[in-house]
Amino acid sequence: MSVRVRFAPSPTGSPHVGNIRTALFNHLFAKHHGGVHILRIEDTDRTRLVPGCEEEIIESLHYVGVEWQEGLGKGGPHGPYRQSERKEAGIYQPIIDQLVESGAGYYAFDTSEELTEMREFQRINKKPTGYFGGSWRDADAASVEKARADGLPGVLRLRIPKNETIVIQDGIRGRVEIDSNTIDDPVLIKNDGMPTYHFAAMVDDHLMEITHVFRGEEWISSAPKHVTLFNALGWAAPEFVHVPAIKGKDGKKLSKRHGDTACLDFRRAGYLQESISNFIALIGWAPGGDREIMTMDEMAEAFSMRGIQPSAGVFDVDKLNWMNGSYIRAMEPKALFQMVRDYSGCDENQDYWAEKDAPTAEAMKAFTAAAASDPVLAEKAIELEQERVGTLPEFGAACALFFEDEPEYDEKMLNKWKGKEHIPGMLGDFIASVEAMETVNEESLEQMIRDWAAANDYEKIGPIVHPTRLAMTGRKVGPGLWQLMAALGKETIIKRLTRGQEMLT
RNA sequence: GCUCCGGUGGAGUAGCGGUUCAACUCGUCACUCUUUCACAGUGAAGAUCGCGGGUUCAAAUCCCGUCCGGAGUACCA
Repeated sequence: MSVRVRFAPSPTGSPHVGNIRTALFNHLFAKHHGGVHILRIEDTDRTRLVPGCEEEIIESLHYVGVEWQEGLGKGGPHGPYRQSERKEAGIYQPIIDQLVESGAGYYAFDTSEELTEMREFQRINKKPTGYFGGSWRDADAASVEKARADGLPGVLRLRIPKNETIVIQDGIRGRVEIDSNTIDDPVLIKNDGMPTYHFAAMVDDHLMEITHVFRGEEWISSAPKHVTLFNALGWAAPEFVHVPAIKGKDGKKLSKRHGDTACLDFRRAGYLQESISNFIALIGWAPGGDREIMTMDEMAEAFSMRGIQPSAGVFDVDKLNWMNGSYIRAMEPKALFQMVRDYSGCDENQDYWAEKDAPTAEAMKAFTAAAASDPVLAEKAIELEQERVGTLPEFGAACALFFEDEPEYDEKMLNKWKGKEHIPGMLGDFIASVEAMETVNEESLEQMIRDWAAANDYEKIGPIVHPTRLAMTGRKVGPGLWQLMAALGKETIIKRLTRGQEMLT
């Protein structure tokens, strides 16, 4: 049988990395087996619905490179793919009838007050909380009829068998056994007629012929309910694959407190698609072997359930930064330039940084302007900074030295070199040499500086290079001096060196 | 409280009865390269595999207990 998997988010907010990682696993698994990946929307809870959320889901999926062949936006033979629409289409009704008829499901008419009271009682008596029968599981037909006739708002519950061992087959953990007496009777259909997850997700998985269900570890506790449902309906259950949670560095479940968690925030923060998907896939999954930097195709090739770790993984931003940097370094300078330009010029990204770190936002704007007025220099700047940058927004500040009219001098460096005797003359000599040069390039510049060093008996080149860099950029670190000067060009060299003479005297 | 799932150097993972089983990546530190930072390269420190019992000729690997962590315990998903 060919593999069919699904990603089925609820439109209750922008998807976070945990959701997206599940989507990624689905995609990788489907691709590995040449199967089909379906996108379905589980919007049965109308009270929690967030408008515009579906777009964010799709955008997030695109960002990390997850593809699907059937479902939302694609159509397919098992539509509609929104559960609210499926309910409207009457898809669930025959199954509800079947459940009631067979006695596998039963109606319960407890009020919410009665239910909280029941739980309160259970709690006080140190009993497991839940609906283990209540007053309706074994109610006689007459009273159920009466309640229905009276128009009482009732729910449909699933009858979990007593004194049985429920076995669930988990793709990662293997066989898990649960005493059925510890499982309460879940609500299948709410009193507003909408199905719950327990009902709709299982029914849809069956109808859509899903073979493997990748879902968060938090579902493992309710898996027995799900296999009971499948059994009651006489259906074969798909294989459940409960993927481990993602924790923050403090070991707590990843949440807003840990910084960015929404998938799209990482795009705004300047992480490349390749590194985000590579990194996220590696939380809780190991491809085997020593490889870590992998393309989507390579990951799909290597993907298997066996490589998924049963324990929760930690989202380590340091490692993400490293990985992102290594993807940046692997890029063609031209493509990188285009990417940085698009990134820096995007309002959404600028707004993101304006709120988080204003100087970064400013630097992005400055770079955008500079790239527009002098794209050749800007591209050169990107190329020279490529080696030392971890994320896209960092290019703004890193490249600023190429465009500033009068760079601000690093105070420490200024104190260190200001007043040193050789500097004004040296800078003067450089100015004269550059003015006399026909072609100003890396070689001629390096030659000039080395010649000067030799002529003035300097063995080490540091006392020459450092103050010159300071004059050229105002900074103590940066790209190689001659590459830098060559990129800046004759006119700027002379201007900055002249200013350097004043500043350093 | 009850149920379930986990626990390998600071972080992510490999190994899942015995042949480097204690390895790989990030991080840290040192050195090399070099005009600086970074990159790259080399090397170092760091885990007796949560703890205690068993099973076995042999356990990180199997079993039991215990501790710690996480998840669930909704007419939310």
